[in-house]
Amino acid sequence: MSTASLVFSGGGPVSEATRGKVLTAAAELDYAGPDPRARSLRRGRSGVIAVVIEERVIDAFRDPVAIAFLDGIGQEISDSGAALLLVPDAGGGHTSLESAAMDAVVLVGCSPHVDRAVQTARRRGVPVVSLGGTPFADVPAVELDDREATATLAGHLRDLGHRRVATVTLPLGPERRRDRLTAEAVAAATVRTAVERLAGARSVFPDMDGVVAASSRVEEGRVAGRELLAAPDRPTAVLAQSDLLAAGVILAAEELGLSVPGDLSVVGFDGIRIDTVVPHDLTTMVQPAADQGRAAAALAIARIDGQDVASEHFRSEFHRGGTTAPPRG
Amino acid sequence: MSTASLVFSGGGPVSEATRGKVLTAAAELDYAGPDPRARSLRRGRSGVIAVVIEERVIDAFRDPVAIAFLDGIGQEISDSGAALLLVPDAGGGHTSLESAAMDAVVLVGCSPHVDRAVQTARRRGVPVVSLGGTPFADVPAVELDDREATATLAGHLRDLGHRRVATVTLPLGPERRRDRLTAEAVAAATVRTAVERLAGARSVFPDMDGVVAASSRVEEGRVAGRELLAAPDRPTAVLAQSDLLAAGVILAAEELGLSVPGDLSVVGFDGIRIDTVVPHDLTTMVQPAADQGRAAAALAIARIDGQDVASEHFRSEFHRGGTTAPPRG
DNA sequence: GACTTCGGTCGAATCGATTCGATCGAACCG
DNA sequence: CGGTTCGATCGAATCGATTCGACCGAAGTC
Repeated sequence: MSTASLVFSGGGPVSEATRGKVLTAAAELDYAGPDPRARSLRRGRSGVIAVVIEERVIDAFRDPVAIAFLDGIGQEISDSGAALLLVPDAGGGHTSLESAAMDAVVLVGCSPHVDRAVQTARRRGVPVVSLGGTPFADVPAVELDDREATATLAGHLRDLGHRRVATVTLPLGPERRRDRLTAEAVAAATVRTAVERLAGARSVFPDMDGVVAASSRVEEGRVAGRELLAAPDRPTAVLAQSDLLAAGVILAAEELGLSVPGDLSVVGFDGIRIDTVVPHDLTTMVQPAADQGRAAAALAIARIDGQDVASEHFRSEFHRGGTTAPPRG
Repeated sequence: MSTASLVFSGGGPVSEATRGKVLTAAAELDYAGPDPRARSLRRGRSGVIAVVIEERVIDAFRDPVAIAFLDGIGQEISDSGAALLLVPDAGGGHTSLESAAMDAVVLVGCSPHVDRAVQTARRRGVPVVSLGGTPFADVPAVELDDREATATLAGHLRDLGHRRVATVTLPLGPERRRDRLTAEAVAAATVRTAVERLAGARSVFPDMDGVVAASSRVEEGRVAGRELLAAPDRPTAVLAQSDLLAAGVILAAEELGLSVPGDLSVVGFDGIRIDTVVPHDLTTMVQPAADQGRAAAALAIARIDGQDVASEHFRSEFHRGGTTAPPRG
């Protein structure tokens, strides 16, 4: 038995002859190699890395950034020979987070119940890494320069001459309700990404007003856009916190007979490059989503190996598209 | 130990007092419940269902239908308390298919290497179910009425008066190369979906010509569209085998100054309803993708329980959108 | 020729939970 | 009050592989 184990695990020294005998014997008994369950028990490792996403797959992957994150994670995980467990973050208990074998957890984005996921993983002694989400103590994170990047976009609008600029933010907390961007809403905000991007924008336009979207979707952006553009002194530019929201704002503008960028400048955030999306070439900050995914998975793997790792920071890059221009008049 | 096991698994009869003692003891030792690895070894079940997708996540999820499939699978799996292992189908060995614990496999769509995946699973004695892909012996499948559905679309075009109709098909085999729709290509075809849809179309327009796309993407459809519309006697209608391809064809038409549906009618297939996609309301067949996903997962679960299951068939529904009209003149 | 050394093979403990059968105690019946 | 029954608890075997140390034989050394 021990020799067979060596043959299959490729570890120790086995003579070619014995190796052959083991393999033919295995073939006769049609033994398909070691049972992963037993192996993982003995080794104390399952070779599985869990990725926690939104509650429903279809919501999670409506956002191309999330797909790109997962793509990066998937690549890094495959390269390391591990497997990827997709865990939709059901609020109530009974997640597969509690019952499935896993060596590490990567939190993607920020579903309403992430904190519970972190607790669960902690109790089970599974290392956690976060990607593009809310920070937790002792959870190394892959983070973006959201604040500076948004300041760059705002600066771009200011330099073009815009003064009346409104924003459409990502959800600020777990509740996911559309709302005006009130001081209270901002005070209660918990989602890092949204808060940082807002701070960056307000570093340039301190009293910038706007709308809080219920999700990062085109339809959401469209509704928000309608609301902003119906205002009496409508803005000459809108800073949306995601490309999908920006696409929605542009649709809303077109519906109202406003031309972009003639009557309205629009900037987004993310730099998604998916051919199904956005007819326009958006002015935006491009974030290296797949790289961030890889980095997050690499952090997770390092933590499995017992290494102490620090958070990693990525920078996004300004892309001047065709949706911004000086204000009219 | 045995009593503790009963407490955590909720199985046998345990008095409230003992139960309490066990739980407080667990809390003191901060024991977080049974180790999934050991549990799965003993029970012979890991509670994990693998889903095999395209080689790269980003390719797999470029297609909204694949996301909807996965969404349905994810729902059914969560409901049953299982977990979802996402396995990108790397061609070479060393997939996590071989090394990770799983109780069943769902094949989604048809990556170039599915057959190897089937073999691997077979050798390991893991039941396999297929969804929207190529059929295999002893693999129960969730299938669509591709042929009749496409015949419906073709019939619609014929009834409108179209006679010169071209098609853009999905890839016909594992090689994924753009190509003219030659007799040889059709003879060598292995992908059920593409073949059936083509057969349905040709049941109405027997000598229908066209292009084989390299993937189901808007950009692909656009290139194919350009090619078809540049022909000397250009078609008055194009039947694309997916909505994404149809969207691309429409873009190509617009580039050439053709109006849809005035100068060109376009039909798609799938009925994807994602707000980022396709500016037009497409004439298409709507397939119940999420339901199919659920059904596939349910089949997998039934097979885990040792039941003998049969393939399931779903029907798609005709949706008359704004992209078809009688031919001009 | 005896001793060391080293590559290769084998025994046996171990990972942590589940589960069947055995045991034990209390309540109930006649 | 003895016997039976039932519910709760406990012992011990088991799932299948890994791995450390023991062992064995052959080659090399003095």
